[in-house]
Amino acid sequence: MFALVDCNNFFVSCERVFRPDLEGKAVVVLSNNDGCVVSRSNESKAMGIKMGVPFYQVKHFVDEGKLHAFSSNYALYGDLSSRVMSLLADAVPKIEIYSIDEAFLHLDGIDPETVPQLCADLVAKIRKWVGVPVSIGVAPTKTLAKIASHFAKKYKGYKGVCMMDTDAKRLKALELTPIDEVWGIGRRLAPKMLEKNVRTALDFVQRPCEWVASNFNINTVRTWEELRGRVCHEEEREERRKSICTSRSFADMIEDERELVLRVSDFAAMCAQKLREEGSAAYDVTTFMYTNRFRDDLAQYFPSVTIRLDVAANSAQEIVGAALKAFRTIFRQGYKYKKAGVIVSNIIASDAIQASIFDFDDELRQKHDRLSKVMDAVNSAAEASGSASGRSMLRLATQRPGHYADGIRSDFRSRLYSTSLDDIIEIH
DNA sequence: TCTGGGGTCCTAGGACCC
DNA sequence: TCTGGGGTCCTAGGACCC
Repeated sequence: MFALVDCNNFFVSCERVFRPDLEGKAVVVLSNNDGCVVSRSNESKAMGIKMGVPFYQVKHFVDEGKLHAFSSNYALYGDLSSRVMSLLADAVPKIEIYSIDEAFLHLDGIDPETVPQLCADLVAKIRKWVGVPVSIGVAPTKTLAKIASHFAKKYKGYKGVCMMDTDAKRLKALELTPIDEVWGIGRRLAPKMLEKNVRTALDFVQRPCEWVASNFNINTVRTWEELRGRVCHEEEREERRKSICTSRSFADMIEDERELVLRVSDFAAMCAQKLREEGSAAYDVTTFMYTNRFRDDLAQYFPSVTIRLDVAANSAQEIVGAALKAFRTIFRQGYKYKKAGVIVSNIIASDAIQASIFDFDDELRQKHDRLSKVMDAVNSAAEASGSASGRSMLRLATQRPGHYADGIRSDFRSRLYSTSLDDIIEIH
């Protein structure tokens, strides 16, 4: 059996931990630049506010005092997430962290009789110790556990825990689950299903396997198997990410080449830092830029180019150098850029870096590595001391002065309640 | 006026090889 | 005029997830 633990309305719930006065009120959390709604309390869902709507379309609710909006505060959410995950990890032999607000628990080796109490205890403990409400679904496969967790969240009677431990319960749940709510059936496949008269998960599992295979692909067949109780999604994902992307939309459009160089340098340096944090190095560095796709009246340009390094790298100097080299080949004057980013891919473990026989700069690379270690040590000490600019206190001269978040709109940002010493002291 | 950011996997088709 | 068969690897695009 698997359990899926899902934090309810996670970002909103994190904000409410420090603003208990907002319990029971309509609250939303916004994406970067205060662009879109990305988390909603039950009350704001009930008002008809949809996931992903542009904030300006619902801002009038805020002005009318009917809605409370927060800019996103990822330092806060990341910190509370790791607290939730550590409580889960203490409770069972094996967990798989699936996203910032979800984890699968492997329940093999745990007496099935004790599982309902174990889950109920976890719900209570996480609520009491971290302050966040969670729902838990238990079922024979991960796809079914997802469905069970929806029930746990939707119906108060479950008190946060839904056990799908008999075939009768499984079939009942499938009958009540619209096909578009199934994990693995997305916005493209759902209309295709409806076209073929498949409205619920039960309709779907009643079709023959051959029908699924000939109309859809292997992933959809796996979903079908999982809904019937056969495990297809068992193994954990690999530890090492296969690509790392750092990108941002700008509060205003940028035309100036020098200004874009500073942004791209920042993004590349952040990618390099993330690589070093997980002991990785990358061969490929991609730089991309977007003009504003919502502005039909402006010329559009979405270039992207990838540079392959001879030797996999993770130092800021090398990643930034490659990103800027890529940038120079695609930058064109005369466009108004709204977004840019850097992707590093073709990733290996940094202790497995192979020297190239054409590499005449080995000594230079070793210097870069030593300098990176010093920069990381200084920056992490600065961050630990609670400095807001800690992570970027030491940086390359091509990067922007100031804070990483400068130039990103966040008018409704909460405090760094749990991670910044300055904020903690001030709040107290 | 204002519209996010970060990932994974599969597949079809082309390049290339024998 | 005639023009095989089979394999691998890579990439871009499309689907999915949070």
